[in-house]
Amino acid sequence: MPRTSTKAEAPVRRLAPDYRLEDQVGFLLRKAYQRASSNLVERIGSYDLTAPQYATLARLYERGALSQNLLGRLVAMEPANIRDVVLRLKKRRLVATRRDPTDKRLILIDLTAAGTALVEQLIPIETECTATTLAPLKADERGLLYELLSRLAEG
Amino acid sequence: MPRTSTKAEAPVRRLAPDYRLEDQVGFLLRKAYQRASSNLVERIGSYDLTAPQYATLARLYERGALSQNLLGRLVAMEPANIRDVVLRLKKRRLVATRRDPTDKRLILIDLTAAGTALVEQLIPIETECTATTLAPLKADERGLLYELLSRLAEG
DNA sequence: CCGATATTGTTATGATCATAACGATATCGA
DNA sequence: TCGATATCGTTATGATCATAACAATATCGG
Repeated sequence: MPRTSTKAEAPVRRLAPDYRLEDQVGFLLRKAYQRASSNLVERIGSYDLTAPQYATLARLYERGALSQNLLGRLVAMEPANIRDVVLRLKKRRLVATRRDPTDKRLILIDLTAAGTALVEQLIPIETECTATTLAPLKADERGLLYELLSRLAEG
Repeated sequence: MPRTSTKAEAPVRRLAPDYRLEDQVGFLLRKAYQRASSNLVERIGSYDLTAPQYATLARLYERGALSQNLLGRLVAMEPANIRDVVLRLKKRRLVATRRDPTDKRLILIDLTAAGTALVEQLIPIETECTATTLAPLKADERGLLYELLSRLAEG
């Protein structure tokens, strides 16, 4: 008997023959996010903004000045990551930073006039982009998706 | 009239006063994926595997040897990205590569015996992890979420 | 046959992402 | 008051991610 198969490999006995990657929510969520992010970049990419950068600007627009740390939590970014994003936005003069006078640990971030104007220009585009992403869903399904995703995100 | 406000800032007139970041699917999807990914790393992180790395191994387990490019498409990764993942897995001897004899452009990737054994060890853990991620949802809501996410991902 | 076209893998660049370790500052409780 | 504890921002490391440009190989049409 030859040590290596000649014509056909011996059939491999698999312990999990019916496992499917598609059954894992994480994989589906990753693909869906890729699609949403891609849709956004297609439309606002010409402004040289990424999805996380837009989220950061939008959050500042909603809430006004925030400490860097709180801002990070409100856009779901770790301290190390929000720092880099803020640095890039600051370099482009879309946000400005100042020290909190009462708590010397904090750095307060706020939109500049240019940043505010840009957000107001982008909001309708982003809303349109969300509609594009949701296009495969019927109206009643969209609200349901929000409900389900919100609960998943909270945990 | 002073050029700078003294006591209170003049109320800023916002063009989109009721805009909410939470209404954008992309943002919700990103947060939900963060949660799912975090759940996975909590459980398989001790194996020094990330979610994309696990997905790559799992896909190879499902389909057998694949070209690097096709493998990338099947796990939703760009050619440049799947390359790096394969390199890391190869360095750990979880996958092996060989050239396709008929098409000299292709690199065929396959699980090693160690890689196969690892996947079979991880599959039940991953399945359990998916259950954890889906815990906030009732049974009938889970199937619905899959349906909606699949349609979103396809576009 | 053979040149235009397409596909595969690589390289480079820049932007997330998560984690751990660290100094500086605040806060809380004994 | 003062020391333990917590929070904030920084630094470093390593792993995704997307995009563009490129060489090598296949494929297709005339």
